[in-house]
Amino acid sequence: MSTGESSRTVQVAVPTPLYRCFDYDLSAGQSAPPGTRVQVPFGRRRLVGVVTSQDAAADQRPRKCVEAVLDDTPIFGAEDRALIEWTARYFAAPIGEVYSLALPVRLRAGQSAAWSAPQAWRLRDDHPTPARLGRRQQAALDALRDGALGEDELRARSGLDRRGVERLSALKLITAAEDASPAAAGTAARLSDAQAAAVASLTARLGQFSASLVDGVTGSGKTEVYLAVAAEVIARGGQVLVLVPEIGLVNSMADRVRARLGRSPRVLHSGLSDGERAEQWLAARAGAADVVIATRSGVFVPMPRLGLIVVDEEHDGSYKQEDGCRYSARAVAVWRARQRAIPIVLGSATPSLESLQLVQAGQCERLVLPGRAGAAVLPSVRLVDVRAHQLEHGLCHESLTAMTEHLQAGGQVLVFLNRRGYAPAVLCHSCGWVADCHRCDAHLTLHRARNRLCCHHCGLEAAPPDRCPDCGDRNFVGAGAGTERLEHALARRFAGFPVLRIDRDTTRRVGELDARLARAASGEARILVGTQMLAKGHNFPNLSLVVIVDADQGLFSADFRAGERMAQGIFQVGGRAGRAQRAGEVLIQTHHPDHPLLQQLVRGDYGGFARMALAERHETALPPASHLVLLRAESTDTDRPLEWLREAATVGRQLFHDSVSIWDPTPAPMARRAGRHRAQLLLECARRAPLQSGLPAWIEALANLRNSRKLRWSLDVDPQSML
DNA sequence: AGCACGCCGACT
DNA sequence: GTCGGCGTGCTC
Ligand SMILES: [Zn+2]
Ligand SMILES: [Zn+2]
Repeated sequence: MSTGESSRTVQVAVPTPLYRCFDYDLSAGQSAPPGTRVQVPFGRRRLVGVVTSQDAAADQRPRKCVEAVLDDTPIFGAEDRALIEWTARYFAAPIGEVYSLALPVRLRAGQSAAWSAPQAWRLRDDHPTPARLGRRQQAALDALRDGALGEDELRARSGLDRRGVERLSALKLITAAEDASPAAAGTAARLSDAQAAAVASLTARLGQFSASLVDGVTGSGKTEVYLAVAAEVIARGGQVLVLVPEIGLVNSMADRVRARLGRSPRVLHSGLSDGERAEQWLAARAGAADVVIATRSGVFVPMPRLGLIVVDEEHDGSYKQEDGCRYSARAVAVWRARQRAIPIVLGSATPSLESLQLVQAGQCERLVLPGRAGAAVLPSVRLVDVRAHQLEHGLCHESLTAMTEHLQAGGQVLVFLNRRGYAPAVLCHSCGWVADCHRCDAHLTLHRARNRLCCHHCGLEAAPPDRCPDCGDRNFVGAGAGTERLEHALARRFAGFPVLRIDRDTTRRVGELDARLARAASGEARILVGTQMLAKGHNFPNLSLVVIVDADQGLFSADFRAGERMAQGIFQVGGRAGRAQRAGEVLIQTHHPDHPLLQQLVRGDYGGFARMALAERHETALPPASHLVLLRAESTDTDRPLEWLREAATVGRQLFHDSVSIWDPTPAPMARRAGRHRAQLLLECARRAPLQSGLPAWIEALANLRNSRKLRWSLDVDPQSML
């Protein structure tokens, strides 16, 4: 420990939920420029932190010393640090936690960042005729037929792991090579006029900041546009970062990149092992990857030659992290592009209202790709009024009739319902008792195949009761329908037409989602039943009818974005109907056929819906016409969250500028969840600056409020879900 | 968040 | 007597 002024003092961001950095002294011989990982004593612990700056300490207080410098050269460059620090400020997150977020687990723990280019392998000239090879081993040998490949490329193409490659070497089938052969030439698809125009427009703007919205349905060729521009960026020596909203889309995007550019991209997602993730991250940072495909947290990966960012399915809510550090990878990506002065391409068939607002304001260029069926235009849409109609396991007669027609004509039918399980409630037919979760304000969902009652909000599972706890009868009925029930009912009703269910329950096992999607895409399955999952980025060429089982969920939600999300879901899933020879049809079952949102959907173009929704947001002063910050609080104590939020509101009214309106605290739409009572407080302002500038002081005041340690609280800047 | 310290009730 | 409940304070 030392005291006094020193030019050898560094400021370190440590992985704790604290908003400031801490000063440490460097010992003689130590060098730790900003961006370097250091091991430091912190209280009674020792932590790995990142040096953020090197100013001489202003105060005289005693300081501890850096115990070890973990990097020879800073692991984060100046641009990376600026991005991380902007994220911490914008989303009001503790600086050390954002640094942690930006690092793969292994490197967070202090593992060496040394990285060397992967070993290259080639076929042995004298390789023996192999006795028996596995499918992957054979794929590896085939991949090497055209020349030497780096181990990363070999593994990506064959599916072998490190030990698999070693075995091929031990079998004397392959041997180390000096260098990988140059990338094979990729195959460029012939571009439509609209695609070529989009590519030309984007290519013309390389090397400076611009935001573009590529607007086109699945199958309209958005990906070819991204990849054509990416090829140009790479040809000029740049790197490309492609963000996708979920793991399930990484592989198909990687396949497209390989086919188009002749080289496998690096990938970053939570499905990788810790070691693999660090390897991919370090390769990207070394500039060894031309293309990186990543999910959310990949937006922070250092890329020294970054020349283009693509955010695919930019409207997708998965880009917002909903726990811990609540940041939006889409927002971070836009800022990163601006900072680096490179183009960012946002792709979607159903753009977020935020993006459309940017287009209207002239800050984002819109490039429309008309698909074969027109850009984001639904085929014939019909509202099915289910009021006063008998529902057969959730489907009414009109829908079933339409299904029969399409199936008999050889079409494929998709039945969309955003509700897993057999029945969303189980009740006693004798006395009306309902099986509720004792930890949440929610009914338990019946999962019939497993014979369990499950709470979808807290994970509670229970065996169905033998007798009604109130009246003792054994007269239970499942109320309402989930995907499991639809699957059963449809398999019965349409015997001879294979039914395939795709939801989280049927795709738990690894590879099961891909296997089911393949059966769906091939047309082998004639009736598809599924949730959200089915709506994300997959193409089903034989689809001719889409049935939306329950459109009412999105109409009267406490979340003002529910309607937007529902419309996006319907356009995403409905837009897939009828791309084949057959004319497509979309049926929407509802109790509210006169609702303006549904009336707008019937007209069949997303643009019309979006204009209406945007106008509504302006009238109600909600995003993107205004900016929000949501303060949530939860506690096992019933009243504490609301009481605490009232104090928070009082403090806020003193702290924030008058233009910030601070609403009254309210219980969350689901007031109790996992045994905790939840409440929230909303701040709204037409301009972002007054909101943003008051946050640091407010956070400090909140932490010092009495009772702050007796409940959990968190701040959500630009909340995506209000529930 | 961790991880201490400190002060009170209830156990071998 | 001390074991442990959690309220409070601090981390360079
Ligand atoms: Zn529950
Ligand atoms: Zn009963």
